Amino acid sequence: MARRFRGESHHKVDSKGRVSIPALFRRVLERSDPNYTEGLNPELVIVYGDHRRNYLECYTISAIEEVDAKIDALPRGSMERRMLQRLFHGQSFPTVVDDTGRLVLPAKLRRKIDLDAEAFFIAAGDTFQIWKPETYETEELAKTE
Amino acid sequence: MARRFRGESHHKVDSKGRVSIPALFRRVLERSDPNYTEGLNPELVIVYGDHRRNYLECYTISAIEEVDAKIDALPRGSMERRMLQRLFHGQSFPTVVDDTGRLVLPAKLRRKIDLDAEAFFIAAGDTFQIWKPETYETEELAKTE
DNA sequence: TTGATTACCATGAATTCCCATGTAAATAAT
DNA sequence: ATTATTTACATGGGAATTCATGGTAATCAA
Repeated sequence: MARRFRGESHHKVDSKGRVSIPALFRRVLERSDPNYTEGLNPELVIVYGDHRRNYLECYTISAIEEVDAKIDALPRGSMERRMLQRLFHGQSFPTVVDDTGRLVLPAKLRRKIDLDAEAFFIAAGDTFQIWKPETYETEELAKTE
Repeated sequence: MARRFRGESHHKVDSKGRVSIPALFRRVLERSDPNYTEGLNPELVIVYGDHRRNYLECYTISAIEEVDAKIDALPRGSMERRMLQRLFHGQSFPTVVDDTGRLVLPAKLRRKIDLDAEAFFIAAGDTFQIWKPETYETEELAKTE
């Protein structure tokens, strides 16, 4: 069934950086983690990118494996490969969903997108994004007008 | 979170050349060292290369064994084999992670990449690199932006 | 013996683990 | 249908553990 995220919602971020992942997104993360089985917690990779990106992009295991495969296919030492490696291998953070369905965003990642008490989750095909609500409103809505 | 490094971070280098290895990298080193068991410290190989290379490239045991196997497959006496042997066998330094999760970089290696108080670690597929922060910024970021 | 390398111990901050609670959603019972 | 009962979700708190980092004593090599 669906390996595709759908929907959007807001969630509290506590002082430790814990945020609930939308329940429907959790189902997709589970289905798209080849190592997942009932009772276990799915893994995922958060790509945060360089200073120009102001949101976090979350990849399922199978989605990130596709990306890795593409990178591996590029010639060693090519500029394209280096750039993709830096983004997907360097500027990313592998993690797992916790027992209560939350994600723990380290201070570094929160600071990067200036996240404080609340986070906005929005589906984007086979990944989903985490935004500071205010940023999303100004940046994205302005863009679509 | 298999045998692939992911992430980047800065760490202090003290007067003895000790640097903490990012905790997540340590997990990968452990999983990729066939001799590793709970309580032991994983081994790794640092390839520093010739004067043109200004960063250190760190290989897990299984990664370096793959490289060795490829070298062994090349015809004895071929130029390619000689060059790879010089790089991977000659210009490299085998070591182990210490009890507190640190690496000790000998003065020679620190001097080679002009490392002083701080080191920048970045994942690059099945290896990770150690840079002097300033070098990385000028050399890498300028290039790809 | 002297400078360097290695082994051991120490500590604050960050992170993980485990348990708790209110509320909404789903299912069962009358 | 209406109420009672269970289950899933979102969120919070404190204890226990891991990390990053620093210092000192013991060991080594020249």
